[in-house]
Amino acid sequence: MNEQIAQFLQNQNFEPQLIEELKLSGRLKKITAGSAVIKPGMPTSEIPLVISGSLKVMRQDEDGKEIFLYYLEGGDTCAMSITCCMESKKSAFSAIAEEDSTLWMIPMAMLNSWVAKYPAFRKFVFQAYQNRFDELLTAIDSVAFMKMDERLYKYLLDKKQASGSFEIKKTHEQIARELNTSRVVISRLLKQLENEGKIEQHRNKIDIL
Amino acid sequence: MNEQIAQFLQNQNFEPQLIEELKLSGRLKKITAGSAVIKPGMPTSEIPLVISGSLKVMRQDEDGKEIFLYYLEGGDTCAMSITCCMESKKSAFSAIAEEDSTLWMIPMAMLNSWVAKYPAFRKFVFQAYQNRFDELLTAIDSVAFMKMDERLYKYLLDKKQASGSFEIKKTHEQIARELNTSRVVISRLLKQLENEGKIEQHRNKIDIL
DNA sequence: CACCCTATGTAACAATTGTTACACTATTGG
DNA sequence: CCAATAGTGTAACAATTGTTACATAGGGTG
Repeated sequence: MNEQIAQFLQNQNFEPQLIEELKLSGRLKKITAGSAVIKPGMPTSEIPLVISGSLKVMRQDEDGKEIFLYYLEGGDTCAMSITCCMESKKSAFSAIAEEDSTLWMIPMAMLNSWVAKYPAFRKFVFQAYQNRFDELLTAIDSVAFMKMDERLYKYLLDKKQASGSFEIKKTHEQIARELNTSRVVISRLLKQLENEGKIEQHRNKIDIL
Repeated sequence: MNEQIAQFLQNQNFEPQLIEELKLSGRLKKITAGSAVIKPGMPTSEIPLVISGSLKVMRQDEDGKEIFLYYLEGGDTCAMSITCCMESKKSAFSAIAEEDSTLWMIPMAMLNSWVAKYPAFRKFVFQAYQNRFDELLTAIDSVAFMKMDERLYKYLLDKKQASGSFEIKKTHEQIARELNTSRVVISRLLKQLENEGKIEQHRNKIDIL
């Protein structure tokens, strides 16, 4: 049992007894940047609670195409895992650590009773749904209403926001994958953004100005 | 208090006491095809439970562009209303009756306690979230991964499914609005689908073959 | 240093989608 | 019946996005 976790749970306004239960039945999971917490088709019986770091949530279709949905950061939890677990359906999305992250995995089996028993936990779960819903809608806005150059710029700004850094360490190829387009298109539009003075490019790295 | 409602509540596997509460604190709302149950920016303190008919849920952006998300049909409820109400935020989506529909409006205020008190209601709410989440993801798949001709055909099939009819009574203009494109594009692609023998066109009406 | 692999730049072209303009037809209301 | 309006068909063109192909540059390794 980690001090960081204990501290984290204190900060969530959870009932003391709930905190005890969370401590007892959860387990720590450290995950290194780039590896997956949830993979498509991988059934899971635990719900990840993000203590530190961040997870990148992506949707994928049958033929391997994928698209970035949103980031989960400290204090977030994965609403899709919840619904997924409840139906024990296979997930059509993945959650990948963007940076080294610490998770507190809580068993799905407890969820139902905690929601009934602890108002603070109920609030937490509903809040999570609300946030994820909003983020999904924002993702829809991007693909439905915006052109690729706007989507790209928004993507960069989101990434800056999530990482708290002006430097984005990704290749054009990686960005293209997350926006479901091709590398050439991204290179073209990044060059355009650079000409507009919005970014500065380096190898494997983009600076947001 | 309507016989249809009573019947409906019986069929949901709700606890008898919950059914009583739902009957007592809800109210009937009949709505004619084309009118809105929820409009963007309209705050609401009630959650609609669809008894019969169907609601079309659309997302809109700031400059009036919009896109179809999914249908709510008998037995469904609007998860976005729930989260929306809980945060008493303005809704960035609308729900419009596709056909004459009957709703049972339940006060948001009761939700929290019912979720705590009635396992069946808890299940119902989580199930609603799960379904809406899935539908949002499906909507994302459409706009993110499919070309307009596929999206259009999928749209027609969804509509057929939701209405239970092979006839779709919509103009090209209306369809264009729901897919966030232009009338000319829809006319072009519908003609294409007709040539492929997938549909048959008439004025104000399309037959799915 | 030579070699290799990855990342980026760029041109040329194709496919898709969006826009404008106008013709024609069906329906409606006087 | 006539005029007005709404719905559809179609062509021509523009803008955006996708694809292919190849050049160049940076960084690491033997």
